[in-house]
Amino acid sequence: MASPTPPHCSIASTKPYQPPQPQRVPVNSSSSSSSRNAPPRNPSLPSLGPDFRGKRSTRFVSKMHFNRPRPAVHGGGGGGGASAGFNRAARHTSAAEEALQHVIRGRDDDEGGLERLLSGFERRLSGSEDYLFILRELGNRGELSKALRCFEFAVRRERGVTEKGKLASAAISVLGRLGRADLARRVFEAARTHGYGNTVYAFSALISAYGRSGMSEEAIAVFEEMKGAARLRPNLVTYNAVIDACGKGGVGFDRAVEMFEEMTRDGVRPDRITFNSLLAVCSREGFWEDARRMFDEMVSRGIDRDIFTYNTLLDAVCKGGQVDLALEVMSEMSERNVWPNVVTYSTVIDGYAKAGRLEEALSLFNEMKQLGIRLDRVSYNTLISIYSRLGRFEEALGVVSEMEGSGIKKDIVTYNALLGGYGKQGRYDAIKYLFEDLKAESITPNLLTYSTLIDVYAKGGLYKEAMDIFKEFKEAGLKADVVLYSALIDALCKNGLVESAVALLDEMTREGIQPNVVTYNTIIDAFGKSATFQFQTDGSNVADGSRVIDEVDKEEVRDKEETNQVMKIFGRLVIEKGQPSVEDVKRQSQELLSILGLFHKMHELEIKPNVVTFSAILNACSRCNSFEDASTLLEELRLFDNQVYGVAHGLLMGSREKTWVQAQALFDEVKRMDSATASAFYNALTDMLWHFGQRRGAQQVVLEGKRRQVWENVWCDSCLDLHLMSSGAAQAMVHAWLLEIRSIIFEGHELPKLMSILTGWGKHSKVAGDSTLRRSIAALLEGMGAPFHVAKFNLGRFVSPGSVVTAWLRGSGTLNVLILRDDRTISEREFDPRQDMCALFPS
DNA sequence: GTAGGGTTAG
Repeated sequence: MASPTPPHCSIASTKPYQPPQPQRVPVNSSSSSSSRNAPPRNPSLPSLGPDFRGKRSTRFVSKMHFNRPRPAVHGGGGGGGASAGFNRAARHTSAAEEALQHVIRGRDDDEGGLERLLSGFERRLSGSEDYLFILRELGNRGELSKALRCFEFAVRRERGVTEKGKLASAAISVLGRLGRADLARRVFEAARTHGYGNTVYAFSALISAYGRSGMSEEAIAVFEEMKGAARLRPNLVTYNAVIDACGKGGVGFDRAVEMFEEMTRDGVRPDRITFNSLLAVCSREGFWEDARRMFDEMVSRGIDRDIFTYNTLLDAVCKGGQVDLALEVMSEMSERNVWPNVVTYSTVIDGYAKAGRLEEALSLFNEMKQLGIRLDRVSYNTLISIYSRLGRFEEALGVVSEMEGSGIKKDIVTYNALLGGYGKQGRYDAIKYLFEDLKAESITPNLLTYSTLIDVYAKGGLYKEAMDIFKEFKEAGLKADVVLYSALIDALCKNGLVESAVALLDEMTREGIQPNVVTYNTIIDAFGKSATFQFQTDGSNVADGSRVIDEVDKEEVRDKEETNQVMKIFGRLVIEKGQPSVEDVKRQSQELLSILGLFHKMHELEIKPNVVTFSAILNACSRCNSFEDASTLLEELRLFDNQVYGVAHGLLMGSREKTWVQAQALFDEVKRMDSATASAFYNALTDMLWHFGQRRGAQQVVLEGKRRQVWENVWCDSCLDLHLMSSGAAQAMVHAWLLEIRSIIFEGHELPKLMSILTGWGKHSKVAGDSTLRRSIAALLEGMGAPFHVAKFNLGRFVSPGSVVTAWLRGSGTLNVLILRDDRTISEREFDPRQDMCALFPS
């Protein structure tokens, strides 16, 4: 039975389960007078649709820049000229700077030391400005406990309520910057109890503190409390803080816009920082077009754009995958005398790196160096990460030395980048060394370190190691997040334990950790892969395995239930590694039910699918044993996205002519993706068609992909490079290439001496060394009687002399072998895409 | 009260 067709049928339209979205751009929303220069409003702003426009990153508070020194507000150095008295710009005395130096040198654990020190300076220090200076500087240096003690000392000796209030706001702000919203709250409460905390400043500082910790709900609650119980009127800074908090906490664009509208109603005029924060919200959500409109709105309102504006806009543009546009923005800012700085460059460089354009990223580094912009901690780490990802470890380590030479010590980000790089290359020796080294340097591994290691070990099949790391992670008292769980789930999936993966998904949900689209995509993509492995419920015949089980049992007594679940599942994985399966078919139908349940959960939780979801569903179809199962999965695809469904279903049913217009529109959308994402989609679609006998259709898709440069440099007269293609895509491509070569011959040209077909040997495969592609191409060539054979010393290369290929292609039966046909073709007039396909295809 | 880096799916 066909379910009702949703009203919207284009890929850019709102998906069935999505609530209608309110207006997305705050401009023009309340009055028309302010919009005289505003760009014409586009009534069809891009929806928040899941598909190709939605952000691909799932991070909200991806980064918390705690402990980062704020830019100096007072000019010149802080060198306390002994006779200077007041530092005019800074409003603090030189005595304060002297005291600060002493406090910094003092030991952290010296009970009462700081208080004695400040007492000694007390007569020379001049009022709260000096204490504020010391407090803020301690904050800038990350001296949390000293800052707190300084605050307590100062607030005790201060008598004026206003002065005490200033100190409290500063302390709240400092604690917020250090990522301690909890302590900020305590200072805030104490200040209110003692009658000096009921100020707009204290409230604004606390809102900001929550914002920095990504706790936007708390920030909003404080904002409401301020207006309500505290009867205070938010000012510009308050509104800016709460808008910024909305963005940092990931409550989303709409909430930030609501705050903006409230601000306007309240008669508070937004300023540059308001817009900068709104831009940051766009950037985090990947709404680069909205960011651009916001930027234009600043222009029309006559609000200056500063380096923050440009850098945030650049970040939005890069996160939206428009790196080429980023370069335009960079030259525009220079024209307006806003000079790119180290943040500008690292933003754009990272954009290029994320788009896979690593060489261009590296050349931007050179440009930056030539401009005399010094690298800082972030840009060094970005550079190290790029070299690591490229596997260019010598250069990566060279940059590490350069960084240390310039006085910046390796931090956990440096190590994580290196661990990830070595991990991708399977360099477990280096990983082990690095992990010991970072501890020897007294650097504490964090959640990202553990996630990386677990992922690396699990992908490499080193389950014992993965388990040990997980144990250490639990012992460190860290809380798992969606990424770590997704890595664990992926490990299970990659080993065919889809049911266990689903169990772990439930487990994480019970733990209060929300799965995201990546988690779901992981499992969907694994559908049907379990055929290669099997559970062995009785592990007693595996000596090493029973030891692991014992360990797991001991854990059971003393550790939490959650840990146990994970350890149990992984314990089994250690034992069962690589047991071949017997009951594929039965398992698959069970799995199908699990996956269907998964789709329903996705709808329930309103998790937006993206293009990877679509590829995963298509890949799952390719692994279906029956056409019915595939059609069930495609039905789920239809509920997600009618356009993708329309194309996949149309081509599958053999309606090439009618479907092709729609397909072109779809491919235009896919073209906006980075090359890896785009090629994965083409690969998935082609594989599905190939698998179900639509070989001419598969070839049409593959040739379209080639035309659109989805796979770089696929073929020339002497060589066909298939190494980025899936098995179905590659096979369709072989046929197309040979036909092309054949026409060259029949035009009377001679072939090159040696003809090659490259498949690679599995280097690009997720499972190192897995050469499914090579095997399927070998079988294809043999099946069609093509004279290619495996090259000496290179397993991933098939070769044949040009003359031999010529002779074969001239053979009478060859053309017939080369031409592909579809199993199903439909008279285009009969074809109704909405009709249930099972009715059209009796199995 | 505002900007950039490290982890998960293909």
